[in-house]
Amino acid sequence: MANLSASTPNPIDLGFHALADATRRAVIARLHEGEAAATELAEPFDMALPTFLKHLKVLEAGGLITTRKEGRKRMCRLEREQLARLSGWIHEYETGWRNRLDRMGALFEEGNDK
Amino acid sequence: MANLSASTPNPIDLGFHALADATRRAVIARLHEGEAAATELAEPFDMALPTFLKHLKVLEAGGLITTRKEGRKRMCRLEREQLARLSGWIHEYETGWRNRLDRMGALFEEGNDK
DNA sequence: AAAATACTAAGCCATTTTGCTAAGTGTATT
DNA sequence: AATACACTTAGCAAAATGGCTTAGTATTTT
Repeated sequence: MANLSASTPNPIDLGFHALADATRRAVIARLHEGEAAATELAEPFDMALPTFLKHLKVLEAGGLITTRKEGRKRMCRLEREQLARLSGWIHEYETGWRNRLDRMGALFEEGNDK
Repeated sequence: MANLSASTPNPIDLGFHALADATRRAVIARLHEGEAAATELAEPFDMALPTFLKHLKVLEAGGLITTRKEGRKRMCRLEREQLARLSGWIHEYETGWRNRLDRMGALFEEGNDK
């Protein structure tokens, strides 16, 4: 029978993987307050800088942050769209409602009357 | 400075880790339809049974499913509370709104993470 | 120009994860 | 009683993860 699981990791895999670590979640919490440079983000953590920067790369691979170079700094910002995509995936199964059409209907109505 | 990241994996780590795999997410989608036995769940996947059962263990460790023995079958059911906890964590950072009262309310209800 | 800052790259190591197979246990079914 | 079914345990191996160090490069700052 067909293998339903993808062989290569997709954006959802990478996104949830990025969230599966307390250090990385703390970075997300920090970036909620606004952009920050890599070293600035690293400061609260008791780990070597290259180690920490790997965490940032995991977050970036997971689409949870984007980064850009600004002089010698690497600025990081939160990607809320990916957070929405991930919590959206969960939300699909979070309640006992199992009728997809019901859900879409509910979303439709909500969008309409407000 | 104090190391903010926990050394031992906590329920949130384990929960997100469990979600970071397409096979396991497919199991969750299937369990959304109702309880099922392990072998029944394994059927669509092109992998050895012991391998698949490890995925179930990861889901269980992540609090996303609970299982019980029923005769020779191991029945599995979805744990929606944990799904809610995880999507709740994300939701905290998903929007630009940073309402502290909302945040404190959420922390109060869920217990904390970091 | 020299020094300090902020990464960046490379490589090593231990542990965990994810797959396999082969063999064993407990529970129906025939 | 024998067989089939549904796991379960154990052990192996490749690959990924998360940590380290050491040694660069590029960009301010002094």
